[in-house]
Amino acid sequence: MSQERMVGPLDRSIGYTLKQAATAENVAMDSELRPLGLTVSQYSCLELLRQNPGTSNAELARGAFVTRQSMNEVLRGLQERGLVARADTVAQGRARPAELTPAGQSLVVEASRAVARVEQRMISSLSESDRGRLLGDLKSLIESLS
Amino acid sequence: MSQERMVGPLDRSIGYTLKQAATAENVAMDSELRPLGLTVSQYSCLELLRQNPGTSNAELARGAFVTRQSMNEVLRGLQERGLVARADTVAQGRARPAELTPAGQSLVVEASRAVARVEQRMISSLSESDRGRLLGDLKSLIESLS
DNA sequence: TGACTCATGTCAGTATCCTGACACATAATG
DNA sequence: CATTATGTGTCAGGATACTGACATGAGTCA
Repeated sequence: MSQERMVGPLDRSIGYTLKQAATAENVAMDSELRPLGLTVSQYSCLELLRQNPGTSNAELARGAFVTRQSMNEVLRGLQERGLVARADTVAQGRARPAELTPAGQSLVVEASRAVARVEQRMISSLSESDRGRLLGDLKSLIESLS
Repeated sequence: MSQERMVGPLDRSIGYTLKQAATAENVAMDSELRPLGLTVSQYSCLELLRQNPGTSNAELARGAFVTRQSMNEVLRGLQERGLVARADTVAQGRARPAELTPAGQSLVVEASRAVARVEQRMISSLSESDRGRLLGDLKSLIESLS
């Protein structure tokens, strides 16, 4: 008779703790990126372009887990600052590939180092095998929700 | 000579995968809560009040990982909908304790069941020991960043 | 060919969350 | 007692991300 389970104590909940961890990561990244004049979203865009030059706006949006509209605005801001270049005409299709300018390239290197330090600090208390296992568990969560 | 490490491939990055998992969780929760007329933030507020009646706005904000200002707005919306009640005068101090109304109580029960189903689905592929270990690892990440 | 589907880019409007600022209440400290 | 520090509630403004909508280009299929 409607005896369905509800959410239990939050400090025992993986979902709640997952959100807490993601928030902590976001705060830590923000405090490192702010001095470089970048938001987390802007950095995400630049990092994706660093690792995969020529990515389109829609692909960047998926990679940063935001909508096309949001990424479009991010991309436009970076373009106005001369960090990213997009071809205004394209030979095939509708997607316009984006690339880093030299200025964007050197800035993302700085930012990427700062973020790498955050990640190293974040996982500093885990062993190498812990890290591999944790990565796999997180991917399991994602897979189960998809 | 500035040989500092940058962020590696994203599918090997715990930080990136953590964000991806948190986003997937948020999307799944949103799609379950939307039919009940609740946003994730509104649900978070109600769930915190369900598990800890009489919590103040500032405490709720910390528990939901948002600012006092944001939570204040959430709380006001819930109050206007008759789901939450706050004493307008208080005997001691400045904090005004909030509580669920009967309507809020029955709605949060529905919402909490829906969210519990999401969490069960999310962790369905992990064993009991996996879950305990994952929870500990996530807490380690948080602790290392604090 | 023409209709349909799908992915993309973009505009407009809205919702949500943030930072900055100020006032009030309490406790600690000189 | 006065001052300071800390925690709280709230107002104002701005930044960011979202939903909805529309047009464009490419592929599919009757």
